Amino acid sequence: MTDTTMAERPHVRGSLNRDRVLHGAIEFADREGIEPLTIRRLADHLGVKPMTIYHYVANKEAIIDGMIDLVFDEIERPPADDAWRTGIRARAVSLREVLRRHPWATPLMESRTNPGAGTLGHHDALVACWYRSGLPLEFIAHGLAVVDAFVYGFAMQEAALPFGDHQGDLTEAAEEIILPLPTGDHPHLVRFTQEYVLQPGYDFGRSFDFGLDLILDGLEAAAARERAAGDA
Amino acid sequence: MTDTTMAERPHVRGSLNRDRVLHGAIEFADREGIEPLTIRRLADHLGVKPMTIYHYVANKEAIIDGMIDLVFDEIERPPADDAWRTGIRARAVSLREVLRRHPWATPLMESRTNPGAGTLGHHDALVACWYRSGLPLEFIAHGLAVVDAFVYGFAMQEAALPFGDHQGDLTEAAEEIILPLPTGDHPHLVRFTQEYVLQPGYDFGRSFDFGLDLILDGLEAAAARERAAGDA
DNA sequence: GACACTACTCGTACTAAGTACGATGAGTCA
DNA sequence: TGACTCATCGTACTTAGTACGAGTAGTGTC
Repeated sequence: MTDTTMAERPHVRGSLNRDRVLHGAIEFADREGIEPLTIRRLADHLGVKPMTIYHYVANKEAIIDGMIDLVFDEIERPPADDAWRTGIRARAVSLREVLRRHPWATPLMESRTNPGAGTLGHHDALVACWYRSGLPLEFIAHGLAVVDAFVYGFAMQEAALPFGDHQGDLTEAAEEIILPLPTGDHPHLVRFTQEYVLQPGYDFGRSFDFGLDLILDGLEAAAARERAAGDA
Repeated sequence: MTDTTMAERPHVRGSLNRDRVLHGAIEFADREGIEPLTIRRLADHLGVKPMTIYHYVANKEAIIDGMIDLVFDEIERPPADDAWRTGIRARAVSLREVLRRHPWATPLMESRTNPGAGTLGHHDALVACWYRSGLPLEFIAHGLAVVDAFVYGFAMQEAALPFGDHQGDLTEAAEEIILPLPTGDHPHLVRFTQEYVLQPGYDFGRSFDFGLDLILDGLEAAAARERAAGDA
């Protein structure tokens, strides 16, 4: 057998760059998770030896920073001409979709201290949309905090659902974790699992639209009240 | 000098147990964060050699599981006799306080697959409170998801704030990260930072009560609407 | 009081991961 | 052709998790 396998042939010079490293890392993390992402495994994934990676990034932290910045860049930014509610809603939905594609990213999005262009640009566009709403500054701050808290928190819970977040897996997991508990303990948990979670059409994701609209309704109503009080 | 230092004297037999290991780990993580928590450092903290720890726990994962279970146990459970809104609110506030004491815990709370007695007991009491509300099952599911998403997401954002979450630190951080950006880029971000975040009385935490009550109001209103529609 | 038994503690050492340092070698241009 | 550059990699050091088994302090028994 001739050794023409990708893995065995030395890597072609010049075919790597910072962007390919970061995208390779994201691909790997999407498939395997962030914990198994090591320099050595990433090198394998890129068809390269470990130390080659350090030609393009300072260290592993810089890889994570870069990955998160690319993820922020995937999020749809609120367009400049929409009503605030439309823009904020579209961006929230997009954020949630992006976090579904990259579940490993959720806990990292807000905790990095080296924001890149993607991160900053995203936040700038978001704040801009809130400003255009004409709401009082304090409402803007509340709106920013509450919507993001909800979306990130929801994404965290979704990420915790066993794998595909589509039936089957969840059913098995629920049956394996909740149902075999010491009989009689946790009756409400067991009841809820049987009565609701294990029912045919169950879909955790439905609570997302419900919650998002509930929050946006609440913000709008509170803003209207505020405005009325100001006029009086 | 006689060697009477704690650190130098061998550890007194029998003074360690699983609980002390877990509480020691929590103390350490509260002070230093979860990443610096290593078996060796935990051993030092406990005045013991690394391998001693393995007499009480199977491995590091089991330590994390145990820590999270203890954290769940710190959360106030909704009392059985309150109105649902009171109970849910108190528990949400308590959850947020607990997550402020243990910021490292937030991303782990919902992602462990080996729940212990504290975790299960907490969730059972929570579900019980929702059941007592008499709301339709689907509302209960939405309520569970939305309130927790908000609280966990908010805690995540709070944890990301630089240290003490009390002035000073935040001011410095905002000035160091946001203000020195390439001039003219991100004008809205800079504006918001200067106009709001860097103002004297700024307190991110104020958005918590605002958001929580907004969500609870929304849930109550939606439930009332639902009930009215059912009666008709 | 001597001995054996148990439970706790620890020394040693192996594996995996991040990465410093400097060697190698492929292109490129004079 | 030879020198220079820079992408790639080999080697090796450090830190972390932890398997294995040796020591040892108490405890109970005769």
